[in-house]
Amino acid sequence: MIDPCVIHWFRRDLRLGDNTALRAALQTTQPVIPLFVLDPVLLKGERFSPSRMAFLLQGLVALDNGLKNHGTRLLVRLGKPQIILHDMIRETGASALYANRDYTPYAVKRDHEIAELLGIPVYLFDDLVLHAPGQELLTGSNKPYTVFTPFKKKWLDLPKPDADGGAIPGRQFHKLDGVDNNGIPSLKDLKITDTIVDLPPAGETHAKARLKDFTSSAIFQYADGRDRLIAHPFADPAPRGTSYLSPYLRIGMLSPRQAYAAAHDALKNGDDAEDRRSVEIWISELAWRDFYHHILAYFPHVYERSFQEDYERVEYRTDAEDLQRWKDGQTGYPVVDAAMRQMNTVGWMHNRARMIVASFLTKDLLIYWREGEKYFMQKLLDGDIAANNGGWQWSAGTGTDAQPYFRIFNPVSQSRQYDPNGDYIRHYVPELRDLSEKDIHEPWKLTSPPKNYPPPMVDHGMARERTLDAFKAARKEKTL
DNA sequence: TGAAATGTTGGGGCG
DNA sequence: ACGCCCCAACATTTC
Repeated sequence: MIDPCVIHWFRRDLRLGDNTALRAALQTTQPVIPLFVLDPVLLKGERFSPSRMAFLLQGLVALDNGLKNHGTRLLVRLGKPQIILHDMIRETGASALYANRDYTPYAVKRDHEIAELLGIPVYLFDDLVLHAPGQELLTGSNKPYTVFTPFKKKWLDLPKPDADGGAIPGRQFHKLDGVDNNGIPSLKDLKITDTIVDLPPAGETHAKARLKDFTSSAIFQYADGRDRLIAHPFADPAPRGTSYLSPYLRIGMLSPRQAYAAAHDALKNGDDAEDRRSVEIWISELAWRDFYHHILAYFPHVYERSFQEDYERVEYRTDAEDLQRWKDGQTGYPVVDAAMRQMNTVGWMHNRARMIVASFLTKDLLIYWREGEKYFMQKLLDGDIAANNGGWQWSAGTGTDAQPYFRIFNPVSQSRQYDPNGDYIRHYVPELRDLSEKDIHEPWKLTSPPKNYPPPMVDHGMARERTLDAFKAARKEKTL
């Protein structure tokens, strides 16, 4: 028996609360089929991350549990979405498809094909960012912004969409009786190995708890806290520092509207101007997130090459061994190695550390930024094409708003500045655990350095000159 | 959301 | 007392 119904297709919006497309689907008052499609494309490729997939699967479990309270289950199917959706419509008689937009080139193309193919209305909603690419956020001359500061100014001026309270109307979900449900696969089912051991707790309940925790205290020290390298940002209770909300935002266990609303409330609760400044800085991180989604949407070439295409001429080095040492956290620069080992073991890296290791790969080793960009995607729970690409190109000096190419981080001064007592290093580089805060940032200067830790793989002074020369040469070539 | 090189200033040691 | 030098601290320029 086929009843009228609609489908909500979950993609990177794994939550029931404040979900724009889901809310619209429920408002039809027709039973809603909650669907997730595990596209084989998601399970391979050079940006595939076993750990991120593991986190996603746990997110599906959490979502499924949430749906049980509404008298249904999450419908999971494995296969190409075009085919799955086509079959679903035939099986269930669904009369419309609801989903939240994704702005990556792959997703836009896929969704366009699907809209052409299905023969039922496909309703797509802006949900992933606070202000979607489109009319409302363009420059005076109706062009996309390519510089963050004016983008942010405009972004702040626009009224922010509200988050709904998260209430789901009654039992309006489809019961799924007689509909085949593959259920949520295990990692073993998918033959996925090499995932990190300790994932953060998945699901919107945990995401909201962390948001509440962060925006009730640590957010007020964010101005300084965000730059202090901390080994355990995900401990419970959360130490001061970063919010560690990125994995939740990445897969939509939390919406940016929920994040913004909580920060906006915090703005009212701050004790003084300094508190409010911290909150504003955190809010601007949400603007960065939107900004890079816009950049990828408007300038899809950044996915393949430098935003500033002149820098494609730089003669980068291709040294597989050097690249591998960077990946493994064996560069001989303690803060770089600590950061890489943090990412390798917990699937997350402090943002300050991301800048340090990105500078090291692109400037000290002079390796093309895409190598680092790919590796981050393989390891990060929050790995997102748009934000990660933007961050890498910013560090490499090839992107929008980029720091000039000659801004080269000194790994030792960064280390002294942001890990002054060396605890971040000690936590992830146990070989150096016993060194003093004076020695730990450059152990090679000791008369007898630890034998189980490598000497620096490259001399920073030499590397700096080499990179300046390479970038200068690329610029010179342009003027000829 | 840089760091190094170079320039300037001013306090203090010293003949 | 004075000029000279050194050098730290800060500012500016350069990459």
